Amino acid sequence: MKLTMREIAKMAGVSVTTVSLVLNDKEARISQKQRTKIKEIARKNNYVPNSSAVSLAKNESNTIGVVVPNISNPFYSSLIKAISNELSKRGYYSLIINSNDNHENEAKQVAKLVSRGVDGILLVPSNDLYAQGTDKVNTFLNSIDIPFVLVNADSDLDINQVNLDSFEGGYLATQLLIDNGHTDIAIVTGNKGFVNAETRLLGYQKALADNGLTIDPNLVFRAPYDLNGGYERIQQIQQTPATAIFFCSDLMLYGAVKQFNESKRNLFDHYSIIGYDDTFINEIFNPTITSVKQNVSQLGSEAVRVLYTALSSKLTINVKLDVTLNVRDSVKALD
Amino acid sequence: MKLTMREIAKMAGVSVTTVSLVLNDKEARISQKQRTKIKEIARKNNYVPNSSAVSLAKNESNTIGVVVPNISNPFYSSLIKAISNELSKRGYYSLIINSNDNHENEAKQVAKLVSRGVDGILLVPSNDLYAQGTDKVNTFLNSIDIPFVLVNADSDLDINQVNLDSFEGGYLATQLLIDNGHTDIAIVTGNKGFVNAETRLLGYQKALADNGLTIDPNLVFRAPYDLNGGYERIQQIQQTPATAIFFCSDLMLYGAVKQFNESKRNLFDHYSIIGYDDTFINEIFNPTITSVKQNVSQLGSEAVRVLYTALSSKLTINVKLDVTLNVRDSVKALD
DNA sequence: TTTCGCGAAGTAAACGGTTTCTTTTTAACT
DNA sequence: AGTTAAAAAGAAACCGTTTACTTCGCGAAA
Repeated sequence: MKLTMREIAKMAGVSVTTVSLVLNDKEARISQKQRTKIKEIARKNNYVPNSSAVSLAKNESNTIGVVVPNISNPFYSSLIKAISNELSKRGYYSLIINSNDNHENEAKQVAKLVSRGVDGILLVPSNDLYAQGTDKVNTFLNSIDIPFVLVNADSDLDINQVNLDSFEGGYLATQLLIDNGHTDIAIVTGNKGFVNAETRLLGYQKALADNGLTIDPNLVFRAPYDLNGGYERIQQIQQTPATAIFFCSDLMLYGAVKQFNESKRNLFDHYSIIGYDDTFINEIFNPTITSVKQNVSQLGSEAVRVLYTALSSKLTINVKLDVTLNVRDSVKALD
Repeated sequence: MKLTMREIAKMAGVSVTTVSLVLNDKEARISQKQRTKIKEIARKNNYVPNSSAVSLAKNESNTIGVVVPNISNPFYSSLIKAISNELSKRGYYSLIINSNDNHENEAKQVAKLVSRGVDGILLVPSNDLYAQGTDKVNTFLNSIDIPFVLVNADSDLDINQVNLDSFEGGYLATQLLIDNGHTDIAIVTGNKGFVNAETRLLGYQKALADNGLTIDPNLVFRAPYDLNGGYERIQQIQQTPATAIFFCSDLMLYGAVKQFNESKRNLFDHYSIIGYDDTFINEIFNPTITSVKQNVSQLGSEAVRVLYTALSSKLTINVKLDVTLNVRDSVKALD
């Protein structure tokens, strides 16, 4: 059924070298006559190279490992889509791995990928890892001894990374709220140490400070970036004088919406709301929800680009991508 | 850096055969003394086998290709999560491929996976393919000459497949609407030929018939399974006497919600609504949305199980999984 | 003492390509 | 016609494992 180069060589009456050279379109020698003849034979028998053999011989696998915390989270799944499309465009396969936001698992999977012989890794680290502190993060990152790029999680290390500007995201969101007259602005950011949680908070604080507003620690809430996180925090926020809430994840925001719905109230009647991630669902709500828009597909393709150059060069690249606000109707001027 | 079996053999003063046998825990021969010695050396230098070489020698890759129409669609991303977790549990890697719901691309990707030497394929086919008719579907499916299982798309062919009971889904949804007193029930199913579109429609028709209701072709609408599909159809549905709408995809439903929101109306005030897929977002809406719930993670793990047995056996398995209704508040009794 | 059997280990041929090096062929120039 | 360089093609080593087959050595049976 499946035929090899040797067989093609036999059919064409040439050596395997010749076949290899032709089929790989190598510049070198080989008359046009042989070229077309061999290609024709290969095409007719629809020859496909055995990629294990190619990998073994060339010592590269044309495969990139992609590790994410949770494939089914809309943010990550969009990112994966962008990454795998870009990778495939460049002739690479993607081995996608779900860490389930658990570092132990994440570490094990990375090790397996390395042993598996992937050419490089795109790592979107778990919050679980980051919550364990910088030291832990650094030792882990330093232990990866093949080309990799850290995606969507700032690191002080001199490594390849591509991030979205979370500080700017926090700043823009807060500024919009302030521009609409709000002064008591609650923020629900990620848990202590969570990826991007501190940076977004910093942006929020800077915006307040720049506008001469006081930073009230009682308005700062933390939760996991998920439905339940928002569901629980919104109950505490109601004890505060906040008139606007900045959720650092749309998912948390939805959780808050749910909590209000359950008691027959409408979250948007009580608060000006801004979310983060610009999930497509935001335009379905009434009112439509304003959210910090991250260019996820750019994040994915940049990550691939950086990894690609890292594969052949030694210098490290650090990219930070701009973030914008998708202004819709959930923020209202305070009267 | 990376050491090979040969080097381990040299260190231990034995042949590579011995090392291979020991490291693979083969029953055969080899004294306990050598066993522990070799294992110790391997562990100390943390030896990892070169998987290309293993693949080449054993003619298997421990890798499964997974082809889906759109990674970022919530239904597919949940499915992928289930699949890749299950696969990883069984020691397989998953090569996930996005066909972008385009058959030409899908076919190319499948061919690449085969040439890549994956052990098997989990194929969630594109609507694009199914829309091209049964003949096209069959020739394509028949052309795949490695073990594979067709996921979430019925086929008459005698091949491995695992599906969700779409007929039952259509039936249950319609019956609920009927039980609530509705007689003019619109359905928005997938475009002609789309995966599962006909079967869900059949379920709908059977439920109407079983209840002695007439089947009004003017209440049957078709659209792609996406936001825009619903957005457009809802405008036509308003010309009909329908009091209830069965959307065969939550995404279409959201599109309809959006259309109503834009004209400051609430879809749920005008219609009893039921969706399909039970997307997590449904419980965030007000009212919460009733939807046909498919056990996606079961679908994924069953698919893997079937493929796994297909890898070592010749008989084909055809699994059909039950579907349930997640009844919430979007269906109201007609008074 | 020779032979047989068996456990323990080694040899070497795959697996299907890539690539370096060497050899043959062709054609161009005295 | 003879020389030579370039063009075309082949031989063989190599990538790191697996595995069928062979060999070795030693104790038990004859």
